[in-house]
Amino acid sequence: MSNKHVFIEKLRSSGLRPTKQRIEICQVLFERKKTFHFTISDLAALLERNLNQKVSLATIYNTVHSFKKKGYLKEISINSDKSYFDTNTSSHHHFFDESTNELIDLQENEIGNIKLKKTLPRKKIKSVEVLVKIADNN
Amino acid sequence: MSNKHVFIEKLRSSGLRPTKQRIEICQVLFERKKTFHFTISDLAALLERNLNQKVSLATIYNTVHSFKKKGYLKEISINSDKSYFDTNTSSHHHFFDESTNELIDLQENEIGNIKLKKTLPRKKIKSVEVLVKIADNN
DNA sequence: TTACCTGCAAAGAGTTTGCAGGTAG
DNA sequence: CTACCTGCAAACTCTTTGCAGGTAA
Repeated sequence: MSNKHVFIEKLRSSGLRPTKQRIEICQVLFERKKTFHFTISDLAALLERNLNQKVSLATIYNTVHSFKKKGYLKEISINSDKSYFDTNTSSHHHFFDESTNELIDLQENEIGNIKLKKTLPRKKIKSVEVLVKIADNN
Repeated sequence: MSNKHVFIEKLRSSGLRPTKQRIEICQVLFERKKTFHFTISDLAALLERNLNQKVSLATIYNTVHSFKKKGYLKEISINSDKSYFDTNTSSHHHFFDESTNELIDLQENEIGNIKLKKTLPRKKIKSVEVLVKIADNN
């Protein structure tokens, strides 16, 4: 039923001890069909609901940063209120709904090819990402 | 020598009283040939240098937010450490140089038109912003 | 046993707010 | 005079850090 052993292996092979908290965080983040966008407080709330017990914020921050460093998560720049993370670590685009503060993936085929007509000498392009801000129509 | 009267008129016509602090902020921000990217602390430092005297942070935040609301400034999403503002309020995109932490304007004609093939019901598009992350080639 | 991990609380950074005194109109 | 503005300090939010006790190997 659960992929617990998969996550334990994943953690171990990354040099991270498979603690109860980290395994639970893996399950919340990665046991999903669709990619998942979240803030630290979203994750904290989900963990508390799943475990009926709090995981310390320090541990959540620590684990999320480890996962980001290992390439399992990606941080997204939306605004400066708080950090958003994405379980889809590939280069892709987003809608950000300012009415609900929700992030929505934009698939590669849902946006026309982006043609850059300017380059800078001795610089390489790391990523090209589009952020479409939307809001309620009224 | 100075455009002070222009700024006084600009402030007045926006319903903002032309106080000493606001006029100075206008001069620091808008008396420039090129567009200017800055954080609140950048602006505070410039004001202190120009006036040999501090302008209160509350006043700076208040004024920058008023200017943003009036459409004289634009806020840019780069990272969640702090807010970046831009005196170029036209629709344009950015390079962000990860090696130097520098922001560089990308004019409308330097990037191909962006075709969105997805819309969301009852939502309107507020902005479409491209961020091209670059870094040194080595 | 040893190195690493967790949880708590305190500390930090950036930003916002409340309010008393000051200023533009 | 009145409404608005400024400066200060306190408060707030998100994030990081220090450290004592706990756990994996």
